[in-house]
Amino acid sequence: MPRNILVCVAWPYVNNAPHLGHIAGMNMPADIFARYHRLAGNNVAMVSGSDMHGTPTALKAIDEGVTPEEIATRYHEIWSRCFEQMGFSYDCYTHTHTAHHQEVVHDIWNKLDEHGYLFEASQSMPYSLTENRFLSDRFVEGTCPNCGFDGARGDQCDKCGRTLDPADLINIRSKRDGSTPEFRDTTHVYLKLSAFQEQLSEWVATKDDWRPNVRNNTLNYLREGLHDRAITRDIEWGIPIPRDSYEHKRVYVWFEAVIGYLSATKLLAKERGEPDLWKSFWEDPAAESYYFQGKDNIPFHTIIWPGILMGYRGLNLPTDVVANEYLNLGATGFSKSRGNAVWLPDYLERYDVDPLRYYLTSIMPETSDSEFTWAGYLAANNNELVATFGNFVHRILTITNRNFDGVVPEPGDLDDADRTMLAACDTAITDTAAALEARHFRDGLRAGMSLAQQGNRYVDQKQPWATVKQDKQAAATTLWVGLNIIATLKTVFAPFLPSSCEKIHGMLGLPGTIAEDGWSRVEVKPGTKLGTPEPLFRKLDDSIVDEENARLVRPG
RNA sequence: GGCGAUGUAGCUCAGCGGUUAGAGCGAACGCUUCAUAAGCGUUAGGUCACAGGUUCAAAUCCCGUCAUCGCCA
Repeated sequence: MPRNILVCVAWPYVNNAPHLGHIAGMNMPADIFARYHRLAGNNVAMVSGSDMHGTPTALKAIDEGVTPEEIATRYHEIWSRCFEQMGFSYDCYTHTHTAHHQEVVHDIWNKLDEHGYLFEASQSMPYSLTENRFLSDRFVEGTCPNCGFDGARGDQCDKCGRTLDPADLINIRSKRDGSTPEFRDTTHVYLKLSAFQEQLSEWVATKDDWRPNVRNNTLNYLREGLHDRAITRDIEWGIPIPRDSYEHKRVYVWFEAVIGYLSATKLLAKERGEPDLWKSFWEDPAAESYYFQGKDNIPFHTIIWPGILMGYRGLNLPTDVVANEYLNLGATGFSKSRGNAVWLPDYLERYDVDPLRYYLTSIMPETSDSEFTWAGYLAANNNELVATFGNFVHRILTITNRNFDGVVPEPGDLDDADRTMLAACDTAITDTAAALEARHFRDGLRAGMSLAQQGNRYVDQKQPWATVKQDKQAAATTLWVGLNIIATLKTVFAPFLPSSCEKIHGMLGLPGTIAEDGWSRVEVKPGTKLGTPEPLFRKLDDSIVDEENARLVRPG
């Protein structure tokens, strides 16, 4: 019985280009997970989109003299293109500045209102007289009343760590232009998050398979008691509010961005011409949903979004919130303040996709922050992908091609070594599946590489290149087993290295597509004509490490 | 300031109460030559962040300290 698996990927905030840190922790694991489940025969909807709204984009637009929509659209297109090139298999990748999304947000808003979870309250906020806008905490600074530091922000002083309110600042001024704001009252709509305290606590208590940081962070929030949160902002860029006298305010980005998971699923249903499709992911109690994102937005997915869903009623809560730590840019010359990073569009211009997918997965920050280094990338490509995996495939195919006219040979009787090897193939299929089901992506990848190593050992021991001269049948058996190892590798690596595995599929002369084979060990049939063997991965020169590091040191 | 996660071989990590602490990569040495000078084997390398404690027994549990990252205030 196929399962319904909703794969939700955090919505990137599009006011800059994507870099490797963005995709390592969420897009990669989500895509591997989605691809695995599709192969396993489950119904998958992998959804996300660009988060278009919010203050940073609005301000950047003012500074560049264009509309916020232009900025957001420009970056949305860049992100979309990169995701496509990376092979991220979204069923729907949309953005938040659409009539459809707005409709879904308003539906949620109205239901929450009906159910009594919204209320109004007013607060006093700094208002810029030069820009005619309210300034959020982060956009005012002044002298800290506690330590006298002059660069204290509206929410806290970086010098002494004291928490502040904008009203506490001495000589408060706009961070934008230095002008002095005045305090004005402003009314906002709040979400009564505190109402869900008990319900959320009970729900989280059942989630004993969540990663420790996700679970503990969430429990900590609940222990401290939930606060009601303002879900509107004084800003013109965003989703309009379905309420009178809120013409100059918009829905708070975080409130509406998480709703994107639902609106994107509904959009997918619409696009596929199956209007009720979304229900099988959101209303079927047996459906599962997995949310992939970085550690910084755990509470939005374990508290706020579930709270919204509880208030709306009738929609599934997250099965798991898979939060990864951060991927940092390693040692050589990295300077965060100068904005140096490995930008995805740059990478894609110069190198292949699968080696990056491989390396990022192998260092995925599952339990702690990890570091991307070009030396590590080079080593992973040359020593693991090329030498162990790619070369195994190539050597078997080449020997077969040369001695058996590129046709899968007929095996003779299998001996213990042959049977052990085939059993190892079955184990690799189940091990990888178990790792991915448990959302242990590095483990899953290792299971695949371990099979390639076993294959190399097996072939070394059997020496088909020698036996073919005296005992052609023995060589035939070995190569048949070898080709079956390749067929298995093609499956277990498919979620990680989709385009390489598609190539292998062709080189093995297998019918149909990888998708049709599913998550099972496909046996190669004697007599099948093989495709032309070609190297799967290209070896990179050591010099790229210095070249790339030099790029990082250069500012901008 | 509070909370959480992380700290184990040169690197990336596994182990999370019980024999001499493991894997992959890297290194050294040897074997091999079908293959993208690829493969295989052997060896070296660790006071398990630091300091206490509980236990017959701790990398593993408890307490404290330090470091890194994140969140909250």
